[in-house]
Amino acid sequence: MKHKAARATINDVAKAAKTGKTSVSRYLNGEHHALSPDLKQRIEQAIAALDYRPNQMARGLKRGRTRLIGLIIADITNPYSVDVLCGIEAACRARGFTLLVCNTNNEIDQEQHYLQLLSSYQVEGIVVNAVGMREEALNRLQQSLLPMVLIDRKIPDFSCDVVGLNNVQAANDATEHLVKNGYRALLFLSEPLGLVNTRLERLQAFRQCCAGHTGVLCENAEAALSDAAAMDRIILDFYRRHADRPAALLVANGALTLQVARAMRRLDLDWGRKMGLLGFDELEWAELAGDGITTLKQPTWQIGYAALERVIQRIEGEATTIEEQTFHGELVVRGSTRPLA
Amino acid sequence: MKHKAARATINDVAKAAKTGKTSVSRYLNGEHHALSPDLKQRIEQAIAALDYRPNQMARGLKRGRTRLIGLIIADITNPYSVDVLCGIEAACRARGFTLLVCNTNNEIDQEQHYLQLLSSYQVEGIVVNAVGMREEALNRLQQSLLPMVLIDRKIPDFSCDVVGLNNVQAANDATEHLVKNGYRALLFLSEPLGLVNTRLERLQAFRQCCAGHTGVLCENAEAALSDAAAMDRIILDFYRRHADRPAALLVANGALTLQVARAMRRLDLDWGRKMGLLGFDELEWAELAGDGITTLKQPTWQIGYAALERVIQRIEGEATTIEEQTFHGELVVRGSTRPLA
DNA sequence: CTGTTAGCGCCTTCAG
DNA sequence: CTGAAGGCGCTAACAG
Repeated sequence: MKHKAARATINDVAKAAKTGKTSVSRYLNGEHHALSPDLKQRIEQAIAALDYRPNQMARGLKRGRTRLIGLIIADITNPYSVDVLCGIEAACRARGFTLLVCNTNNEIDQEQHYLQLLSSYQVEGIVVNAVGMREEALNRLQQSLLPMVLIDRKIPDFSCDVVGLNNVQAANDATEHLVKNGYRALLFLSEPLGLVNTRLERLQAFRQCCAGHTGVLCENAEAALSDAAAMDRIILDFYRRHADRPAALLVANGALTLQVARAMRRLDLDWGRKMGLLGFDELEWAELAGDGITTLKQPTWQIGYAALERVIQRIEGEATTIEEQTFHGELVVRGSTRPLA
Repeated sequence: MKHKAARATINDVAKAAKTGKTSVSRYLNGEHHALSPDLKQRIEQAIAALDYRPNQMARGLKRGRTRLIGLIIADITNPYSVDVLCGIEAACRARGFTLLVCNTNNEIDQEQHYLQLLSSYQVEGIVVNAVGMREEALNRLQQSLLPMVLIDRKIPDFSCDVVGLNNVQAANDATEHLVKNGYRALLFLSEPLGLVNTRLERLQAFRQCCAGHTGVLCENAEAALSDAAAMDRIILDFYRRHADRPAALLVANGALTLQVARAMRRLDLDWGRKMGLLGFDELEWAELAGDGITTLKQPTWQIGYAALERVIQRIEGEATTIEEQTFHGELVVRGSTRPLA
């Protein structure tokens, strides 16, 4: 049996209420002041009786506004992205929008595909959660004429609103913490820097902070998430070269922290005992790994919420200038950066 | 400046190609056999020049099929759910559907709301990922007349296709593993059983398996995710009462395993050393916590994929009988259930 | 206060 | 092979 469903239309309701569809439409749109109590009553009943619900497609077609917002996520597997999503969703709910979520799975072509898809569904705006996104993919976004807000990362040569972390403050706090607790050799570990502004900003703040302290050695290295061998090499090498002083790792994001922790496991370099470890992004399991891993927690939910509000501003035409909005991160101290003697 | 966008319509294309919109429509729908090469060429160019893309709203309105599928998730924060989502998404892509994701955040009212929303957007089918969903919420689903498939959990007194884990096999494998490795007092720990079939089935298989072994003590307990104090009490009590023999915990799902691990931390009951621990659902950090946590991994992606295929069958009218489709789980052995002397 | 009418962008007969 | 006309469900003038 095929599902025919044959849902009731505004016409059915009008007929059942013995009136025209205009009045029904008025009722639906809250123009109650223009309806007699009697008519209102009849319409109400008809709607209930037929279990009628307006067809949003038709509505959107007519009004030219769908109240749909698209979200493009590079990797929905990333807890950071999920938290952001929750914030966006809450904002959508509060503002009467519906969210269309698209996960590109970090496949470059998917993004283009989804962009077209979203626009063909007449979304009114788009949020791009660029965390984990490849650069090539990001660059293709520029074509879109829709109101758009980026999360976390900027696109070189493309002005667009961005909502993200205050990288300078965050990297500074993290570095200061390590120095304060006695670490004297620091390695900033990130995925390949490329032109990714978040990585660059964090690295620069890290260096600047180091420069302010004498006797602290600073280095940085790049490692791909999937290259376990390289990771082992980098970490072990760093550890050996600084056997004479307390060494610590500052890892640029949560996904990488997971891999780094695995590597340290393999190398038998217990965090907090043989080497310090501090990672950007909070991890739900942070307290369970060894004596805990110190993290720099981002206000992810707020970031998502703010991003959506910004898109809406653009949709409403209230946003005139391109803006970058940043939030403060918070250090969550655990065993992996315990103070040294 | 308001975004007007004023996207090109089929009319614009027709005009630009010096033809009627019928031909353009034909072109769009792949009826190439009915178009002269010359006309085809012109249309192609016009489309490219105007960057035209058909309005899916209008299309859906006309044809009565939107190629939209709704997904209702109770808690998108749950990694299990995210993996399932990925499977569903892949299937959507493969079959030409678009996914509308709704996260109810485990708020009971949200579900009703989203159900209405989805149906007003004329989705052709719905997948409900019931993992973590409250019972009250599930029961309200029954009203929907749309093709619907449940994931993980059945609804009492409501026949509906279900895709999930083979709970009996899984619970059996897990229990056998614990017994084989020398544990002689087992506690099956779940959230309140209620009428949740997954919990009940797992528990029953656990008991049955225990019954097949002499000298193995079996118990079960229920604990809410958020009640840390109760959790501590239950675990500590169990541990003390069986100080004389190797004891182990079998935890019914991943979210609970996280809380249990925290509790064991608090109580200083190292898993794998003082007490065994085995949890349903794979965890990305499982190997990093202590000497690792043994898990029973579900083929989540496949479950999602299969669920979507089933919805499509229903949409196409190919599904006649109500069916339950189950997948096998796989034991991933780690340090928390190490063999005892 | 209420109903009639004309499309929104597209697909689908039905005639050329 | 091609185009004109009608209508999907709804809203927004415009008349009563």
